[in-house]
Amino acid sequence: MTAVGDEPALRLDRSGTAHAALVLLAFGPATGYELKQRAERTLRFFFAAPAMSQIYSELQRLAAAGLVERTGDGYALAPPGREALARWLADGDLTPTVFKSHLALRLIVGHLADPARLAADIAEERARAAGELAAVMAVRDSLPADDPQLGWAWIVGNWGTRYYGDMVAQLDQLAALVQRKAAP
Amino acid sequence: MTAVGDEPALRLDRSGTAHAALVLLAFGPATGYELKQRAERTLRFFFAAPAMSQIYSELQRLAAAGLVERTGDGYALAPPGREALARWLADGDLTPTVFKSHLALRLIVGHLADPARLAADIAEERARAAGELAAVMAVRDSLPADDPQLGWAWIVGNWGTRYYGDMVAQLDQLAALVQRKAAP
DNA sequence: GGGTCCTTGTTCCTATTAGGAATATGCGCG
DNA sequence: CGCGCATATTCCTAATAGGAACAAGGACCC
Repeated sequence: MTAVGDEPALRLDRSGTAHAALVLLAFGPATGYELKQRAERTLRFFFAAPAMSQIYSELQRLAAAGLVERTGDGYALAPPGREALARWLADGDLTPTVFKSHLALRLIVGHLADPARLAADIAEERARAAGELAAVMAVRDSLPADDPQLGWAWIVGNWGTRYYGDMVAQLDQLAALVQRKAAP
Repeated sequence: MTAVGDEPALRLDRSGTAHAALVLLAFGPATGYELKQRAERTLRFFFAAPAMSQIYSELQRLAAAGLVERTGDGYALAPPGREALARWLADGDLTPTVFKSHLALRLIVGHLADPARLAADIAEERARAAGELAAVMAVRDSLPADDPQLGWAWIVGNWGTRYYGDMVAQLDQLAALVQRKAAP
């Protein structure tokens, strides 16, 4: 990438993808592809899945920085990576949550839109949320709640179950309000 | 930007910032700065505010494409922009919502973290959510619920109030579970 | 026994986005 | 006058999204 000695310090601190990769590798070594699958199954509910391609370049960056190491066919967390992860957990700023709803963007200018179309948009979003709810619930229920390690994943899955459940309820309420507004 | 005749077709379809700018301009002309303020006051709850600088370059791109026009000191939606907005509302795909929680990322590897620090992270997130709740509720309550135009903004504000309210409740539940896990 | 499709696995490219530093300008206030 | 603050904009760099392209190997179907 760059010559040894002038790497740009690897701004690990502000790279969501780097943290996501380290977290995923904390569950064991994997190839880039497997990592992507892992993210797709679990992380995507809480942390918009990094683009497939990004994983690979991120792994290379992390490998160049010595945080991960190649193991035969894949990558594994190296001791400095484990430390970096621990440091991030202990000292790192908590980056604010990002929520970005294109549905909300549309609703704000609802007066410019066809009410039926808005209803369909809400229905689409509700279907998506319901799908995520089912998926995250299945993940949670496949996890051992009392396991010292995976128990944490269970807790997150439980949060996700509630988050997407609440989201479905919110969208139902939204649909009702919009219907009332559109056809009084 | 590029010579007339070979602009890259302005991928309006997949630029969140462009849509956000058009939506904000739908409420009246503004300078880039005012637009940023507008976003900061209202849009940021549902649509992670585009970086300040982006607004300006986005406005220039939109102006180059003829969707907005300069008016004295600021910008206003031009007729083609109004049409583009209407087309987006009528035909555009609904881009999926993105939710990205660094807190969840940390919790997943909770076994590597200090329980007290995790509790503090949850508290920080709760405080943020509570702040957003108060802010979005204030915005909602400042809006006329029955206005044909601003009523839509009220609906979105109402959704936001419920969303952040639910989020606070979720984080409280999360805190309880984490406490139970950390100190059984 | 070859053809085609699916999965695994990776690389590469471009446009978009985040985030902040730097640069002005005008206005109030002690 | 000089200091700080809000307004207003530009510019730069790194990070991210999102695919297209490439390639190897196995499954299945005729």
